[in-house]
Amino acid sequence: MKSKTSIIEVARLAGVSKSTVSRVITESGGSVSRRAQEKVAAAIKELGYTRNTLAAGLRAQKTWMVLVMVPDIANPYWSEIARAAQDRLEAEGNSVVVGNTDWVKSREDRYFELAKSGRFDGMVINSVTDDIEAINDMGIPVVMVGERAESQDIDTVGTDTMAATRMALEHLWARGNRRIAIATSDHGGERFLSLRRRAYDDFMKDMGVPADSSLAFSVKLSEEGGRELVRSLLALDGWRDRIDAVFCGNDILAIAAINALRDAGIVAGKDLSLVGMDDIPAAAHTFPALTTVRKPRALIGAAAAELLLARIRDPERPPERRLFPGELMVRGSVTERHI
Amino acid sequence: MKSKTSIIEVARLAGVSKSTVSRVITESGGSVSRRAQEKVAAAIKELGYTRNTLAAGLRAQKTWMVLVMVPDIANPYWSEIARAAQDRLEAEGNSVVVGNTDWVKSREDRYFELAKSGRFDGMVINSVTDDIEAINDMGIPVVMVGERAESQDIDTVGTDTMAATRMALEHLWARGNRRIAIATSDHGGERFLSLRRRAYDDFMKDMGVPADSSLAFSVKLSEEGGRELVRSLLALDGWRDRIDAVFCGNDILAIAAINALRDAGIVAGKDLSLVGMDDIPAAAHTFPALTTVRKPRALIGAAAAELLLARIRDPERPPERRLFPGELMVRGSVTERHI
DNA sequence: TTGAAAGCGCTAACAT
DNA sequence: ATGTTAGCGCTTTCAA
Repeated sequence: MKSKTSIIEVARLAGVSKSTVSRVITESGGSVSRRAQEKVAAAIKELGYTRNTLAAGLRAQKTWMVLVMVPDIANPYWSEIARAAQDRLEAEGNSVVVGNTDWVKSREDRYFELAKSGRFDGMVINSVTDDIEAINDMGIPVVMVGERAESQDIDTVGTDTMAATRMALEHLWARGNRRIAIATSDHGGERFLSLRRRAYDDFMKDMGVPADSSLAFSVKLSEEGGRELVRSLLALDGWRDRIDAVFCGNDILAIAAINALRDAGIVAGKDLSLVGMDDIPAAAHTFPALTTVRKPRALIGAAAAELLLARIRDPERPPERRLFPGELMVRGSVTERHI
Repeated sequence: MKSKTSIIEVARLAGVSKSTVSRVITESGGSVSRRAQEKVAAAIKELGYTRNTLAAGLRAQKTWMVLVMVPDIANPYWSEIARAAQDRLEAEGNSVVVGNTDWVKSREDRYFELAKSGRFDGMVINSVTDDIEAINDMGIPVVMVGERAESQDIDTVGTDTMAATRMALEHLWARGNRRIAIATSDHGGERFLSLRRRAYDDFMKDMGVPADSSLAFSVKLSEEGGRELVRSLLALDGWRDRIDAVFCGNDILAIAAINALRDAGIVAGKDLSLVGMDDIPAAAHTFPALTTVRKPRALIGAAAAELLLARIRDPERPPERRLFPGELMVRGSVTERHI
């Protein structure tokens, strides 16, 4: 089944030494006579030879392979980032493969081991653990996708979550929504909710709205969280007078809320304004379609690739940090209120 | 940056030969004295040594790495298959990475090259080209995910599309829908529409409904296709009397149709029944939620892994073909008609 | 321009 | 139980 043709058989058939063959198949190949070149090319073709880049890399300490490690490959957010990074990286001659950790540390460790044992020239990662030491320990160029404040010694790219949140809140406000609630998580899986919450607090203060912590719902950023939000909302005394809009920490939450509200006879975009965050594909297909803030996945992926390439080129360059603004996607879930 | 500790420095520090070190770091390691074992372990720890599995593989002709190559990583259908395969494969000690071709041949070729140059022990793939020769040429175990009739010499796993289609049609029929149309593509990107169409024709015949080709809409399996379907439908003379349900080739199409219908004042699940195929995430979030046939992605991924493992174990085993039935997801887009 | 030889880091057959 | 010696397939001095 396996063909196993090696440089040496090519050499034999071409009637040259393996060094010569090596020279012709290498980019930087030393000088080879035209004649030898041709003979080798012919032999390669006849034998259907393919260079074992692994063995080549063993010597050259190179793999021409880059790993993009994401926590959830089934989430379009991550897969699109991966794809964008891939474009850029491949253009530079690397092959890219993606690793999926499913948020579990042991899987992340597995990929880290692969890296340590020299399988990749670099990685673009979103780490489950954010164990900076483990990351540096791999000894290869790494770019992080996310928004950790801590990792100042590692190249980072991400969305400016606070700005994105503010963007959503401003939209709500501009449409006349004044009694704005927030639903987000403040612990667990999602690391940056505190940023969302902070942006919310800042915004309300800037608008001169007195703080009202009963308008800050703490729920999981999941479908269940969306249903829970609606339950809590309905249970709130006189909520109709106190809330006319809610900023949801992400789209999953927001979409589940839209549906739960409908079940309760409340229609989003009419009785209550809702905005989400992320712009997942389903956001465009709900009814009403969800107004949300899109994270610039393509930009993020491309920038990550860019930084990685730069670091591979020069391991000593100072770490860089690139945050991109979100993009408001205006759809149908925000009410226009005339005040 | 890179630590570059090799077996030889470990040996030196431990005061043993490198073979001994090799023995302790290998699974199948030969016999090593307790004392040597300890000394080596200590040295490894002190040096922070990590085994270069690449070099190890060079000798063992093994990489312990498997590639899952999919055409669109951002499509949950593929990413979930990949993830399911990953579970099974990792349990067997392999690392899995996923390759994304984005339906472009040159990317597929790139992965094929990697495979040829010995980077993976096997692959689970959905090929863009289905170039059987190129696939065999890689000389490593491959399992195809899809439903090609041709590739009988390669292990294959997929969904039984005809059975799945029939399942949807039977559901429509059972709910009293008698005038059933079909919207699917009959050329281009999607290869198996003919199976859907064939299943449709068979079913109608079995039910004793005379064939009516004007009820077979040929559109792309895309959002645009969904809008086009609705345009064609509305343009059809007296369509309300001739059609009470439409089977859509996939969910994207069906969801776009639901929305286009609503724009025309027609509500799916009431005025017209609609079923989709695939069960993409958005299908559960539309209004009405889409009744559709779910492809058993987890089963497919796991089965693919299983077959691959089996073939790696025994390259000579006869090729196997596993097709799984779909699962009907009853939601709100099919009308109950009393007849 | 070309070949011989020495590795890259590791494993495995063969001695001891 | 352990060391010695050959490689795995390729690149890269070093001579010629």
